[in-house]
Amino acid sequence: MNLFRYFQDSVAVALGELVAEGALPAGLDASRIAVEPPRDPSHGDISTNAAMVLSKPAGVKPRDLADKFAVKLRAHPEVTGVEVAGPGFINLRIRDSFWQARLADILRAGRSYGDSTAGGGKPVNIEYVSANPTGPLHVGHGRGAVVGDALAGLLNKAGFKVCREYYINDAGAQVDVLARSTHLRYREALGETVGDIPEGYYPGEYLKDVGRALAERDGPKWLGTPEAEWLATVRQFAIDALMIGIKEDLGALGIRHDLFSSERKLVEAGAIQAPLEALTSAGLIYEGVLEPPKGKLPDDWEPRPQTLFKSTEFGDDVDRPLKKSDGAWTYFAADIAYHLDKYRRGYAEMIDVWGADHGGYVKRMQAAVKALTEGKGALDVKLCQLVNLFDGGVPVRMSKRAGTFVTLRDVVDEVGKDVFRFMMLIRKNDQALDFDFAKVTEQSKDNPVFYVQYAHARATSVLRHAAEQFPAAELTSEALAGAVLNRLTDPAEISLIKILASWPRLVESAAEAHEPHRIAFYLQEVAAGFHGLWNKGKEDATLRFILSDDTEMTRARLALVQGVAHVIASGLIVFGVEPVEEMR
RNA sequence: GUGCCCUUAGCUCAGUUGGAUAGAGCAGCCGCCUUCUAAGCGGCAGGUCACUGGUUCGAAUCCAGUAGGGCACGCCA
Repeated sequence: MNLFRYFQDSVAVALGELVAEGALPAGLDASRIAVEPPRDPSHGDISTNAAMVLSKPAGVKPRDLADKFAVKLRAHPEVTGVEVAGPGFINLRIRDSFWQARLADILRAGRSYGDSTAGGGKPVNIEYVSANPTGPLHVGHGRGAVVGDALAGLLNKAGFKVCREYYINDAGAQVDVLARSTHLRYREALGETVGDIPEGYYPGEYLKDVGRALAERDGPKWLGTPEAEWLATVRQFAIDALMIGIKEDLGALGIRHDLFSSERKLVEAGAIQAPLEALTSAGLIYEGVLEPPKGKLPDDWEPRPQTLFKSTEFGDDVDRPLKKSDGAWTYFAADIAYHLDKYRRGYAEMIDVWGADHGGYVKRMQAAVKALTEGKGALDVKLCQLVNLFDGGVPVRMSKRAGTFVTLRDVVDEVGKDVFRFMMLIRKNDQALDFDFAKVTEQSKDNPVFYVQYAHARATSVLRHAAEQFPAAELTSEALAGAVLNRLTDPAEISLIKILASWPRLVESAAEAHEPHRIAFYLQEVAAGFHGLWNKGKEDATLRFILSDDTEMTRARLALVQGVAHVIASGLIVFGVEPVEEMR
């Protein structure tokens, strides 16, 4: 239950009554009415701008209108107080029993609390990672992987039907380079001395294994033969081998895509033709010559006629080429076909997670999606900024050449998948992120992963202790839902329940905004509320969760503790992070 | 030169899609452990939301411009 929706309905009912009574004209636009928590909790539990939004079209002063609403809302059974404040805000105070009932909701729902039907089962495609199969994943890929995966988890919780997809760029020049580099290592594996890896080849050590595996499978078959004979075979062999490695790296992070789509297969199946024809008949493709780029001119720039897509008609800055000068399709052309393919598979809503260095590519891709789907398809692109690695405050310098390149796997093996995942979600995706090996493994409040995990562990620990002390009491989540929850009256207890009860709304708004990081901040808020409450028991023994002489109160408090554990677990699960029961 | 992103407390960052007196954490200062895990908690102090205009009941948020930082800029992906 999103309780703000619940009260939004109450406001709508009040509006209807006022209209029926002739106090307000009919046909007012209610869409801008917001029902939300006030920024300042001292203003109440629920706040609405209804009077201010309706004031002008209704021709009534906002404060006067608010007073009319206040009369109606005061009659609401859950409302204990209504105040009109400031320019015309209507603030509601909700009775404790309402919040206590929400805690019971949480206990009955367990970790699925916050599951929403807001998405209505609508299919959403999230394409993330999609790293070129030319080497192991690095930390930047890891951020995109986690952001994409958490977003998928979030949308899934919000009621969308999510497809997690990986686009394999296995066509194009870079995989030919991969094939040649692998062939070199293959020759090396068969006893040749290759010396330094020449320019234009991938130097990575990881290709030695691939070359050796190829030598084991095919023997000397590809020695001394012209490139044209072995290129395709070696290429596919290397791509397959590297994709296995990439999937292992992702697996270590707990990420499994539903679908891997191959660019090469798409191109070979002739999928590029259809969208191009559609664009051509729409008059969006032409042969033309682009203006030279302003500013620094590339050395070899010369005007050339090209096949161009009129992306400027859809908000792009310049039209974009679809064919290279040798007649081959550009990556963009294949990507157009790929996005149309996703759309045809039923995904009108698409999300791509890219590195920030692809920022210049967003507009043209969105232009293409708009053009090909007649505006019915929507593409959102989440750009992930850099991850800066530190160790104890000292930047970790990375150089492929010096062999100090840090792979995603290195980091995950060092700090664990849960720490890595949480840390990747602690910043907005378009914000650069510092990752300090020393800090993220530290067990202190400075470390948000620890802080949140500890709250969950502490909650489950309290429940364990209680089970020992009250062997006869029914302490399952379902049983605690039936505890005498109106004994929870301490302001700190009620305020913690209010935080927990805002989880469904947070899920919906974070999902709508495609912003999983909001969950990280929310979980820290829950953890802080819980740690604070726990500590009150230190100062005032009557506020402890476990009171050996009062089973009824203990059960009510344990209900709250269990609720905290459920909500934290629910959030961590969206992130793909395991809620721990004990800190080790 | 153009486009996109960013600029909020000493530092790192949130800011619920335009709401009320702009919030956390760290660092600083002051307190709190014979106790359910102190691996923690409470309090104080800290602000020209880069700057200038505009839009309106109301702007950190939207628009225009200025300054600074990052990324990208035909046949790479």
